[in-house]
Amino acid sequence: MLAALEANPIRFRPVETRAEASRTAVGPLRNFSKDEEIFAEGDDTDVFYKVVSGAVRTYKLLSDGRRQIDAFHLAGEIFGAEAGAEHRFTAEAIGDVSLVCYRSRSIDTLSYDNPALARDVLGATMEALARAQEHMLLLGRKSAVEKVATFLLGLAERTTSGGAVDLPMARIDIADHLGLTIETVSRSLTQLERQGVIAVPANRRGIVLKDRAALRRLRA
Amino acid sequence: MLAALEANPIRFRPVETRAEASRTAVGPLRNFSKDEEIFAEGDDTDVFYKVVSGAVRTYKLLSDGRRQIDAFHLAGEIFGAEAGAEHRFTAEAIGDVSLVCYRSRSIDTLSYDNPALARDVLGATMEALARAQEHMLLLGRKSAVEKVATFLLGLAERTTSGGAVDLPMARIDIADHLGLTIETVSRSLTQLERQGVIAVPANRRGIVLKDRAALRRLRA
DNA sequence: CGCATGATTGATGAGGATCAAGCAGAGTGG
DNA sequence: CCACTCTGCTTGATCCTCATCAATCATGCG
Repeated sequence: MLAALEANPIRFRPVETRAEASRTAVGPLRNFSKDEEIFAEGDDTDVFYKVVSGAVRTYKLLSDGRRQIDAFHLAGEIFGAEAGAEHRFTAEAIGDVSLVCYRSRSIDTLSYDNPALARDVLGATMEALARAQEHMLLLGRKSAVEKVATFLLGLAERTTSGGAVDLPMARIDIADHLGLTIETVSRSLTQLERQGVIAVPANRRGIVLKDRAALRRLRA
Repeated sequence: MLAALEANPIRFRPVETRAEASRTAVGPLRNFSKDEEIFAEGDDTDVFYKVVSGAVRTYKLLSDGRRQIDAFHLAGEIFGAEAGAEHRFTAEAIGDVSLVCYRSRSIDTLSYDNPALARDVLGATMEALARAQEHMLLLGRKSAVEKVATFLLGLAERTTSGGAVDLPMARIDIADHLGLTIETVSRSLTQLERQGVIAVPANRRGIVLKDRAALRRLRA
């Protein structure tokens, strides 16, 4: 699906500004460290990205600081390709992250210039839209436990892991993704653990899915 | 933006089944009456649509009947163009509706076949994604009154009306779009009316925006 | 070890859901 | 033209889920 993107990363440019000093650019890769901003709402959409390793969050803010994380982007996933001239959300590294970046052309010319890339961007955009629609159902109509169960299963499917799912993001990120508070996320996890559906290791940074069938039932 | 679509409507096919008898197809147009299903979740994505007149709702259901309307589609807007082989949501006519339909090809071939159409579909998809992201912020993080204020302003902008905004959809549709109940939608409208920000005519099927600045402030 | 940070747990409260009437407009039929 | 009814909307009373406020606990780090 995304093969064409491999052929078109933008050329490496030397690091110049202080703000970029922490990024180690190797070839076309750019590295970001924990909580570093990749782009902000309002920035030019001159570049979009594919995650090589690590995880990225994209979010929007209300004026009073309320935050909605619309998606987490894991290895292999594209983000930042948008219709307008300005990004409509902010992207930050969740931990240390490596990205490939692509020069983003106007969609008016892209289709003629490079149909293979256009196809990949269209595919990625449609995939993102499908996820967004699924997530609206979650945000608008699911209970707290249903939200958390859905989130865990979705993450497990995307990382194709066995029983153990890595949680690269903090509770506050999960909360702001699911439209909850950290306390409610924590209580929901505790409840699932007490029901024997999951297990949470001591460092709290992962989840073991003990009973996927039960989780699927709880997902609604 | 959508000019290329005009060039590619699918050919008219005679109405055949009883289920389709109520539709009067004139040239490439298809007409649907109130609450009629246009396509269902799981149907083949062989055709997508543009609204000529009327309004369409697209939604998803949970197994127990909870519904989330992900979008309303008004005149001029495209819906039903998706990545997979099956529609991921259901589309219904809100009132009487006229649609143009387009044969939907695989996105793999679309980019090469017809770059202009590919560009339009990509543009429409990115636009839908941007709206979905904005809507996730609403669903996850806004209060009831903020949701209703945002909805009214958004509708007013899209229909480029003066003070009066037509509400083609019922309260239950608004509720299922905003992640609320009809009662809460009604109470929020009443509250806005008491504050002098809007007025609701006797037939309840429209809204007069009396004070847009106040609405914008309430939108958060 | 002591501190900082993030997670969990507990107590309380508020916003919105639910349950239950009541109301008004638009049709319908007499 | 006027009851009568149906449907959708509004309003009121109560309940419940989740937010908020407040400790407490655990982990990791200097």
